[in-house]
Amino acid sequence: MRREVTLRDVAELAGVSSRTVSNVVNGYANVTERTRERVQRAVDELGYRPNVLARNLAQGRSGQIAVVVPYLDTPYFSELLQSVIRAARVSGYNVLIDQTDGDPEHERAFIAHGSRRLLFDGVIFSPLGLDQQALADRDRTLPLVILGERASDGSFDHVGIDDVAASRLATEHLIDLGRRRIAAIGDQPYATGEAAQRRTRGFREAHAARGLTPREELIISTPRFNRPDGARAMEHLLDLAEPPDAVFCYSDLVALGAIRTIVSRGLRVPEDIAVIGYDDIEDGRFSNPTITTISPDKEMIATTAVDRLLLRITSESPPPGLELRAPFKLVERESTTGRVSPR
Amino acid sequence: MRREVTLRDVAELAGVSSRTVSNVVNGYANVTERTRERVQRAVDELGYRPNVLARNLAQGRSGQIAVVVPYLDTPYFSELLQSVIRAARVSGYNVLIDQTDGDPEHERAFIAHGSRRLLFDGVIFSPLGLDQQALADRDRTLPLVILGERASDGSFDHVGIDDVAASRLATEHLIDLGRRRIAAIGDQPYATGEAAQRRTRGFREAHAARGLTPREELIISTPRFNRPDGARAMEHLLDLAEPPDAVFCYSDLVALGAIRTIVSRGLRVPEDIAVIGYDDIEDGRFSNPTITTISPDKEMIATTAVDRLLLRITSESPPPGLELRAPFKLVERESTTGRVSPR
DNA sequence: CTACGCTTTTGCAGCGCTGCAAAACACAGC
DNA sequence: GCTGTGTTTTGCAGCGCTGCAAAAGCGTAG
Repeated sequence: MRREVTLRDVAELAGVSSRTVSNVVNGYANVTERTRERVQRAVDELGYRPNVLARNLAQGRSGQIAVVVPYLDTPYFSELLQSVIRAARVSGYNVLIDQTDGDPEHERAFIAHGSRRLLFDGVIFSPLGLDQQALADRDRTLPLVILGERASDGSFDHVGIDDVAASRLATEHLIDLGRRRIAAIGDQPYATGEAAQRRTRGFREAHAARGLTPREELIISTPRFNRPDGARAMEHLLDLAEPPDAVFCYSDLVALGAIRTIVSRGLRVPEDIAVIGYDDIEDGRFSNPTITTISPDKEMIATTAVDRLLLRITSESPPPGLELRAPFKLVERESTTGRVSPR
Repeated sequence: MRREVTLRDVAELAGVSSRTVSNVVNGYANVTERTRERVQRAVDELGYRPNVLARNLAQGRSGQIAVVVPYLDTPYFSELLQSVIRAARVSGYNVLIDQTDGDPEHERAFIAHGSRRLLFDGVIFSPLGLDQQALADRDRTLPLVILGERASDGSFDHVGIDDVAASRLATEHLIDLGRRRIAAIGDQPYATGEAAQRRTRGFREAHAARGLTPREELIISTPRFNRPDGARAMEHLLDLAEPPDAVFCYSDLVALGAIRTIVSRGLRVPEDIAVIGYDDIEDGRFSNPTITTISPDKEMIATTAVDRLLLRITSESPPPGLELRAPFKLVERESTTGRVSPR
């Protein structure tokens, strides 16, 4: 394999210094048109391509951002990632992906001072079990944007929707349909993450706002927000003496699992039990029945996260850590209204 | 921000040369226990972390592999990616992800000689529209493993299941259930990729093997293998004078879309129309009904792809390009048998 | 003609590590 | 004590680029 073409080779051919070639390649301002043309010709003739590794070392940055999610195969995350990758590419950044399987140790390692530092210039992080201690111990020189779980302590940005308000909206929707025995699937009272608790709070607030009291035995905890957990929780609910007539699921996957259980027991959604989900993943638009859900603006979450992270990376003094709220809306589909709805 | 600790700093403290520190850090053999200990102590005391960028430049490799998929939010790919990331991490490689949106130009750019070369040491590529020309023009110094579409020309490895045999098995399953008007959704007769054609071939072979002739008007082409395409194709089929009594869908997503259409027209699956899918994604294990499907061994596909790629990266002379076949099996669920089946 | 300020180009050091080959050391045998 | 062999350590160059500061060029004013 013959040696790669370097800046020096181009410089020699063009009869200028290698620094000038660098200036041309990087589009710096102060280069005369004549020089630029001459260099460009040499670049083209030799087929020169900058060596990214060398540039990285010289600049002390990698041009990469890492995105860390618990599970890559969760549709919510893969849909989000898709937008993150697009947004990053627009700014010339590559995206390195890692999944933690929700393992707190792994999560902690990722933002601690680590050997992988410098491999990425910043991190967009969607933690599950990250506790305050891990956040406090983290590498503070590493630009960080957190999605979902943790409120900002001022040293990083947090992007997400207002979970309490969204959950309240979802629950009120069920109440307003006339349902009175409403279950909630997905609480995690002992988790270090906060998203589940915020949803439960919204669930309670909705009841309070309508002068109702939620039944505690209908609030079901699950380890994760996936289909099997939703299916299991629903089985438990159906085995109660007085099963619910509606369920607020903390993710669409949970809703899909719950619906599966309901249907396989010969009950109907929404006639017997209305179900509402959270996330608005594509599955819910094609399932039987289609799922009413809270739809966060994922595109905005992704672009906001990337923009803030790049700002953090490029700015001299670290900008203040912000709480950034993306909009969300309630999308009514068959699983609560029974009406066939447009996708 | 204070300067990072370098090899030289450690060397100074330990009273050895920086090269020796490097040897210790990298676990080379010929270092006496005494020296190793002394150096290790210095490393710990200073909290030294190797600078990945510098190492990359010196070694001329990045320790990263790129995985290129058409759509990240397609469950088949995200499930596969999950396994690829795990397998790569075991060998100390990071995974850079890119999605092409199926754009042939983007796909071509990725394997052509490019400025991003050196950012990754090899590529695992799942192309959609890559043609022979693009493959021929590619950067041949870039280790490459292709998933799915393209058979190997000997200069790269190809990992996948036997699509013809799998499709034949799927179709025979429908025939053996007594169905005679069997449709196929997902053909792409003019695509540059080969997967769709191979599935259609298996579909035809199954008919031939049973002494039947497939009805051409029941073989439906779709631009992609997703839910909306499946739903649309099914609408077309139901509008025919003689609709099918079974459908072989070229992906589970297509099957989900098709089932959605069937159910929303008031028909039943499988009583009126049996549906079989392809890929065995989690959605199909929780949908209503659950989906009978061809289940490729994704874990094996992922680990095989990573192993072969790393072999290609590390070996002196390029190994021969192989055709590697992963096993698959037929998983019977409700959408064809009507029986409630274990997950 | 010289001085001055501005634009363009250059030279060099150095980012922090590893490859290579030579040097130093250790030990055994004569 | 000296030689030879094998092990351990070292020094240096260099990966290919960019930051920095100095040098060169260039035009205008005095």
